[in-house]
Amino acid sequence: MALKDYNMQLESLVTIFTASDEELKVLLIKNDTEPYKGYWILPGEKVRVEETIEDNVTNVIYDKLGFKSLYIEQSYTYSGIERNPEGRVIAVNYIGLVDPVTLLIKKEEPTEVEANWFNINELPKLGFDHEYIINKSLNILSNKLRNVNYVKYLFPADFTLPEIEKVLSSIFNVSVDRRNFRKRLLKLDIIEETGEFSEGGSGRPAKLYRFKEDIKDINIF
Amino acid sequence: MALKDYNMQLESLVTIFTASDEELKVLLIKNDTEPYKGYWILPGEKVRVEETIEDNVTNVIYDKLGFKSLYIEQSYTYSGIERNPEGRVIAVNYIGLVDPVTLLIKKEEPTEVEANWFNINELPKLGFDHEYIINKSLNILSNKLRNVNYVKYLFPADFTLPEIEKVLSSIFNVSVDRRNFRKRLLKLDIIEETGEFSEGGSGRPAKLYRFKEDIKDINIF
DNA sequence: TTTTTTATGTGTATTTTTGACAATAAGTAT
DNA sequence: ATACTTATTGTCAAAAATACACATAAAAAA
Repeated sequence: MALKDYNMQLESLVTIFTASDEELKVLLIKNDTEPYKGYWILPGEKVRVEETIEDNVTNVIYDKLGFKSLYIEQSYTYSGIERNPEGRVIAVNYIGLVDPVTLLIKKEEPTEVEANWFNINELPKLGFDHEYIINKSLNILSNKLRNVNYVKYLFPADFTLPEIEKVLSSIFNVSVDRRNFRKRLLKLDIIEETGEFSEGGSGRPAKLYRFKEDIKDINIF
Repeated sequence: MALKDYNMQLESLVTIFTASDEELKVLLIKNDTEPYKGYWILPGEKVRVEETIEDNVTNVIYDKLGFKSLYIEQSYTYSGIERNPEGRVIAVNYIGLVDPVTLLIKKEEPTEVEANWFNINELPKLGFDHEYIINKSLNILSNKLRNVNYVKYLFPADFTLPEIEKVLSSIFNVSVDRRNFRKRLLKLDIIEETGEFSEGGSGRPAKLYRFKEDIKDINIF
């Protein structure tokens, strides 16, 4: 067996989620090279021989996309033979989570890529096998989000209970009783009042909470 | 950037677990090629350009190791630069689960590799980064095993409640009340009596149970 | 400024689930 | 027969989950 029978390329892909307007959204960029030029795709980059995937993903997130802070975790590796028409490229997908406030803190210089947030229920036409990857990522994420330690990453340092309640019941498609949900979350002893209140909306201002340090893994639903 | 800056190799690795003697065990093979010749390592194989990782893993499990039936699931991809001293090799690890009965059903012809089951607490000296990979797999598995759908794969078609109880309390290092454990498992409505009883041991024979079809994801602990 | 609308915060009674607890039953070995 | 080993079974108390309705604070409208 010749050496070239084993040579292939590796790329990183990052499926970044955020929760805003009570919906889960995913970050896509406009592809400006062939193949699939002009299509929306997941951010990512070929991995060079002298770098690890972790380094590569970090580079994509902070340097290329311009994020200041982001939680990431490896999710799944895709090796379909036809997934890239130009050759054999293995994709290692990472899931990223940001909250809508940290989201706005970007690096000063504008990034060169055209990026946009898409509601997971209203995805555009996607290049490569990225629609498949997003759906699989979403599936993996849903399971993780039962754990408060992941939910945490989707919300800003200061949040309100109705916010969490709405996002979670939207993602899991369940309706929970406001009083019971509040009781449950407070019982877990993982959040505390900041003393401040929400501003701006109509209706009674909501208390702001923050997550305590060193939260144990606890399932919400 | 030259093309060769991106060329690398891919290998599959399978961390196969089983539960016997109330302990979790992992399957290792004796490495008969350099580097790390003579060390125990995880089964695996370089992935060829024209095959997917899934195909490759299937091949390793059924053809190379000689298993007849095995549950597998992708767990994590390792890309450390120094993990293989002979070049850049990315490893995609799969977790496999077998029960001690299915385990014995092997292909007729003997496999050419020297394989052995090791208690996860008594691992031999391992080649490459495989000790690290096993520990990480174990960690991932522990989380999965809270779900009965995974526990299922570690037990034969007919099993007894004390068996499950002992293995689980060993893995999770908790002691559960026999009566409450039984009550909990039966309440889940996922197992049913076969009508048969265990044989051989001393003491009262235990009822044999089987898992029902189409079990929902339910956490045990 | 008064009223209406919008959205948040709070308590109690009932049901369900969990957890603690010890005696009996069915085999094997002597 | 008797001792030994292991499996099966039920009850009661505590804790947790659920169902449920009204008061409150602000913005918007009249």
